[in-house]
Amino acid sequence: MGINRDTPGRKPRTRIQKKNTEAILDAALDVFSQYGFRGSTLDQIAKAAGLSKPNLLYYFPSKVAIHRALIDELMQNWLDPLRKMQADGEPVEEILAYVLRKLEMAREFPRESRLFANEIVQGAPNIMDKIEGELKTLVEEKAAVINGWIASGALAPVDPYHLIFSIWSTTQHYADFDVQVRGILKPEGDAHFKDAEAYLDTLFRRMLTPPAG
Amino acid sequence: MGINRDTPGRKPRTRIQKKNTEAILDAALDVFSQYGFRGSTLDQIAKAAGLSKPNLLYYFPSKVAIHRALIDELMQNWLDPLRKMQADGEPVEEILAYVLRKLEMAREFPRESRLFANEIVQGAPNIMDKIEGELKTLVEEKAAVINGWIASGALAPVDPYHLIFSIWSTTQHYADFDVQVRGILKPEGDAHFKDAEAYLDTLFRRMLTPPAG
DNA sequence: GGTTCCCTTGACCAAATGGTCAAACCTTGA
DNA sequence: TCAAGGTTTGACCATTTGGTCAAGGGAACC
Repeated sequence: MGINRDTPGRKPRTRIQKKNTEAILDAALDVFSQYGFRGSTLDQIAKAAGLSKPNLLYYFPSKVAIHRALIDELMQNWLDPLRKMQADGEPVEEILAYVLRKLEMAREFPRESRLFANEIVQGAPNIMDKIEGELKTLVEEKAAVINGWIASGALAPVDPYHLIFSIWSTTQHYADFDVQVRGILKPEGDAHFKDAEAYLDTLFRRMLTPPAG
Repeated sequence: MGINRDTPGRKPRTRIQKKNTEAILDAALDVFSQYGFRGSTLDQIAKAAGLSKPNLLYYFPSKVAIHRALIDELMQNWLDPLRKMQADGEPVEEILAYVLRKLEMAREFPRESRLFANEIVQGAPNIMDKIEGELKTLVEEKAAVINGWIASGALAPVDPYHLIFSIWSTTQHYADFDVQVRGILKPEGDAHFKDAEAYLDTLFRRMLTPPAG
């Protein structure tokens, strides 16, 4: 018998495995993003995925394994918008494009944003290493780019770190605090995102456009 | 015997009751703000309060009662900074003072901010009524004030709702996403709040100051 | 000093939870 | 068609959890 090496690993091998792991991860995203890790149960996830609990545990060895798989997957894509901010573009437009990409992600992937928010608010027990590693490195790199732009006079002087924080917070707010936003604005569908886009464009354009001259 | 009417109510009557209800609420704030409602246990709270679990339940009838007491208490104070924004002040300075007050609250009361954030991210199951009531009313009132300022030319044109959202998100970010901010900046204590203050002052001043003339 | 509340706790309970396991059920390729 | 491996599940388990209860320990007022 020994250690069960037949347990499916990260990469699905059969069609059924692919279908079910996807269903599980999608269901888990629903549940974890709404209740946080400790507030979620395997039964909830199993039910949402249309599987029995032992069946869940056939595909993932434990609750934390499901969570980790989600977080890992998320981290892959979460930083892409920032990575795309290139030093060789027009500074103000590069940053504004980043803002819009983030806002778009908040609209398209609110569950992912909330999964992340839940994790951070609760002290980031599972991703502290990624924050102090990957994320920190990327932010430092882009902060240097921004400082370069400022030095060249193409951007008004700003603290690049707090600029990035304010971009994250203002855009993710529309996903993480969605119920509050909707409770106040009572929008039809995502109608309010157009206004948010216009507002954030103005906010950061005024902040970043260097004095004429 | 009948229904136990001797159970302490909201208002502590004796010195011991006052001391213990306060200890419980403080401990519960610690725990709930870190793990969310469903992720927190009575044992954790009891231990943090230095009481036994049955003793906890002598002062509060249930877990939800503790949570509700905290949320109610929080809601009392949370909206104060916005209430203090007065129509008869100098517009830009009134709003900037509001921003600073919110930032100060994020620094002084991060647990309260995270308690709130946890609740909202998870769909605000217990405070939806307050959001659509008290909060919505207050925001609409202040939005009208801001629109008045804009009409008078003392403020650059902005969507007042999204302005308020951006103030909430940028300031609360320093409490709710504290571990991320610290993971990236590695500040000593609260040193980074000075920079945040300067950044946000600039951000909103540029946004709100009307074109010269 | 005694009585009357107030306060505290050990022992207990039912339900929920993460996880296991052996047996049965399917697919698939030869 | 049949074997071999992949898939599914009912039954089960130990632990945790929110909550109860009766009994004992204190403070305070008479």
